[in-house]
Amino acid sequence: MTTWSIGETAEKCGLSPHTLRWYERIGLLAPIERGGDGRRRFSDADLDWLSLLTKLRATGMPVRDMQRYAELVRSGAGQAERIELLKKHREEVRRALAAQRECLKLLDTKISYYGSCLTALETSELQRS
Amino acid sequence: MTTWSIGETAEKCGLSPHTLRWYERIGLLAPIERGGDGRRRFSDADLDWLSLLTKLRATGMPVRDMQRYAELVRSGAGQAERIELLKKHREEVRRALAAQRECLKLLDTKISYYGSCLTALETSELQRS
DNA sequence: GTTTGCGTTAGAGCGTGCTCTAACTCATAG
DNA sequence: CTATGAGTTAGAGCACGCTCTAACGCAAAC
Repeated sequence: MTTWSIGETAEKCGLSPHTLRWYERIGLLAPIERGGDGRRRFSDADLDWLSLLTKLRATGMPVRDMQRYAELVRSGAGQAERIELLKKHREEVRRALAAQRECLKLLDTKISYYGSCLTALETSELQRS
Repeated sequence: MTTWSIGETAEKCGLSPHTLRWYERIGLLAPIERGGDGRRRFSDADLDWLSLLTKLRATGMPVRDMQRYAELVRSGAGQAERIELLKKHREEVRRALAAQRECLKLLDTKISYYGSCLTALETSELQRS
């Protein structure tokens, strides 16, 4: 069973070593196994968990909620509350998704509008020269 | 031509009066017209601009970039840079959109998984009683 | 005529999520 | 054998985006 140093883990999951230690301190990660020298050795399971955490963070789940979720998962209980947290976040993500789509439409409109202006400008410059 | 007080404007655009004043101070809004009593009177054009600002903010455009964009629009120049800012933000939004979609898929999976566990649990409890 | 309510200002303060510091420990390379 | 590089800790510091404070102005309602 392979394990990874904090530096390697940081590379793999896109967080800094500082952030990984902080995640452990605040309970987003269960205490990570240590090698004989006291250094962290991250397991595949830790990486899987980190992959979930980074997805939740990237979509704006508050750290507090992730802490609560992590606590529930570690305790092995609170299925109902876990589901509640996930559903609440799913709603947030859906809301954000809708906002992004709307903004994207607007951006496309604006960009193509500016595009046509620039084209017109360039055309008139071409005609002048 | 109707205008609105800061309170009414705040309601309409979902920002607080505090935030609206701050937006003006930092140049996201051009200096807002004042009534005879020195109070702000927001116009339709201000509301339209605010609607753009809130969309950009809601999708995570940094305030710094919005300031720059506002500055360019007010000066009437810098079309190329404006387009650049909008395109840059569009890329960010697309990136975020993809992340949200991926997370949504994961959430759906997890929620239906928990769902089936709870169902099983409830079923076994029903059988027990 | 004073209370209520909405507004004004400049600037201080705050919540979030990291990010960095200082002082230290090891292990390996030159 | 000492220099380099990666790691350890607890806690301080920082960037961002608001959010609130304090002291004041004015106008309509009671």
